Amino acid sequence: MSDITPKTEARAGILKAMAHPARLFMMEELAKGERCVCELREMVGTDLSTVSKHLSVLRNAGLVEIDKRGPQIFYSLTTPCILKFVDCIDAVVRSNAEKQMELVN
Amino acid sequence: MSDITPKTEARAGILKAMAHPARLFMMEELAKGERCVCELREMVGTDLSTVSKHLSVLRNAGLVEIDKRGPQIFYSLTTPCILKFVDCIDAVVRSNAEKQMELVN
DNA sequence: CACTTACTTGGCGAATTGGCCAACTATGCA
DNA sequence: TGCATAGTTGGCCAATTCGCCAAGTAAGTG
Repeated sequence: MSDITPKTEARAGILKAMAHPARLFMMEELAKGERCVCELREMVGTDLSTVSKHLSVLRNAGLVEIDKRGPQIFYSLTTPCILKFVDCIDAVVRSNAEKQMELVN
Repeated sequence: MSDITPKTEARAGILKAMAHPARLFMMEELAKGERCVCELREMVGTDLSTVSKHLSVLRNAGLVEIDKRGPQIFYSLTTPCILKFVDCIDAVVRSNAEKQMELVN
């Protein structure tokens, strides 16, 4: 017995897809414009196969889409507003950092 | 070598804390007002210890805070704006659902 | 004090995740 | 055709996550 709705589960699924440093970084980068996998690999610094798998997680979540052009595959955000809430997340991050400072002093 | 900043890692950490159906549900519920653990347990429907651990994940992320009153512990959101982006997440959820429909038809 | 209610913590097993390597597909070029 | 570049997929292993049960703490009540 649980009040958790399918809608909340779906939302959590989207969050889960974003909740990895490399994936969130790539989304932040894609917010600036489309990038091919090799560019992202360069910035993320892990194996190409790892980057590819992260991108397919984002794609399965419906957060990014692809455009094949020649030998390259360009990724872009489907829903750029998804990064708007970063401001509020940063408020939490800042507040956490301040609490840490208090502990130090 | 990686361009991923500590800031992005911190953001991803916050997202990770939210990225579980039970935890997101509890945050949505706390957005309506403070709740004690036993109320949340009732709604989530898992073991009390499981709920308690989920809440401590949210607390470690700085997303909720507690107020002990008598034998009960009331949880509330530290940063209610954190749920504002749900609108955009829902846009993704809706879009995904539409794609599913297309496949069915 | 004993006892109940409210909650947290430790520990354990099952399941998932994340990284790499190796192998594969696909496109473009000589 | 053969070869290089770009990317995906499968497999494996280490690490993490999630749920439950059991045991512990903390506050209120008789």
